[in-house]
Amino acid sequence: MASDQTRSAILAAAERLYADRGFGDVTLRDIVAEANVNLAAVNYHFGSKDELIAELFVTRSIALNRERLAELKAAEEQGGGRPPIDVILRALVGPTLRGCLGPANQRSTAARFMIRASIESVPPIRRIKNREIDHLRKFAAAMRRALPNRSDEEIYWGLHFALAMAHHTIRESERLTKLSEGKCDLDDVDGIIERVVGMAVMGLTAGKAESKTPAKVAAR
Amino acid sequence: MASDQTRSAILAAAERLYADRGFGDVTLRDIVAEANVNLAAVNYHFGSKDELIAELFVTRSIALNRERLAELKAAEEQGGGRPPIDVILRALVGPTLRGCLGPANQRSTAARFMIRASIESVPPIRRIKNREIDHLRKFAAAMRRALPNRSDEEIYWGLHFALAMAHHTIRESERLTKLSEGKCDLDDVDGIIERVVGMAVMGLTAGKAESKTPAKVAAR
DNA sequence: TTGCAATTCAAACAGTTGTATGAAACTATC
DNA sequence: GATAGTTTCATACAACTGTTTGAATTGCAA
Repeated sequence: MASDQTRSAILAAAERLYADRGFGDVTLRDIVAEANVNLAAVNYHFGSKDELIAELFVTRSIALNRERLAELKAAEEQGGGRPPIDVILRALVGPTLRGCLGPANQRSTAARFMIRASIESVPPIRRIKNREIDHLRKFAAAMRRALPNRSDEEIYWGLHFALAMAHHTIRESERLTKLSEGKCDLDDVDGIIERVVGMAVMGLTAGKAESKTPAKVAAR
Repeated sequence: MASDQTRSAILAAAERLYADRGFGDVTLRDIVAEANVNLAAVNYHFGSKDELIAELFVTRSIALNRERLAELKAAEEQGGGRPPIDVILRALVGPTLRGCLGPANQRSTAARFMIRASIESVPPIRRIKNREIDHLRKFAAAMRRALPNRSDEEIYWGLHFALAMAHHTIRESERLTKLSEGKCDLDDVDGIIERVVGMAVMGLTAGKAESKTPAKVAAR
């Protein structure tokens, strides 16, 4: 056990490098150089490169799910167990968007790492990823309670599209800035969240007026 | 020059393998085995692995852009130069969705390769990708003409979200099927296209009724 | 201090990668 | 049918990968 210093230095360096450059071209030698530890330390502390990645992903995955669920639970408690749809969706996409966008200096390495993991499907992560399904189902259930008149199919498409807009905005933020010549403000995270949530709510509630809190149209 | 047989065998094999397994873990030896040619043939005909990938991407990129623009032009000619917004968006996302979804046996290798290229950002492709911006600008211009009352910012966000939903649906189609326990029919490509287009149009036209063809709400 | 386990380290290992080489086989022209 | 140019082939190469090894060092208990 001892200090754990080396161990966590490796974890931090690996997460930073993976978040920045992707899994494809980050070698163990890159990681140990960044962490200022010996090459063999990785295999000593983690067994293998894959197990290092897996531990990183499991840790962050649990943390993200916890963050999302905490936001959902908080809303359920103060909303009498049935929070409106926009609050649910905000709990789903908010944590990731806040972690990955906004001023460059305060973006979270953890969130950026998770986005990498959701893009580059490397074997050790692929094996774990199935748990995410169960996590998403909890949000689908909450959405169903908020929109009892919608079919399951509509619920799932709404959930899917909300994640689509959030993730794509993170992945292609640079391109969107370039394309729009800066007219789309990628630093206004809250604005983006409202935009994504508003859009998803609109799709989910179109044609029916069932929610007490109607879709917030076109954020900001 | 001669037969070009080897050359195109390599291109076809490489495209198929990259589309299936991504750039990360496809080696030159995998490619030449699939193509039944000698290892040295790749460097002889293309110079390097990167140049092979680049040629593949340039070819397919041009083809996809041509397909999209052809659909747009066709609509412009029969629509008097100003086609409605949903037709424009259909021309943008239709080709890729049709190529990547639907019955597994008739998916296009080319389209799946392009999705891979849009996900895994490998150096030779990254260098070329800037051209895509110019291509997307043409669609932004058409959208502006269809929705003259919308700000540029709204136009770009609409374009961005349309691509987000299309690409994410392709990338995560398996997860969506699993999550929804088959309730979301990923084989109904036209239905999906209408869903994506309908959603984007809704976001773009919310609050204002300016288009002759209002958003088709909730596809199918 | 002595002893023992945990940790670090430099070095080497075996495997795989993209690329280069030079001879062999082919193709077409004269 | 000899010749010149193109294409194929087996093989080798150098660089890089993750992993292992065994000795050195450290930290701590007796």
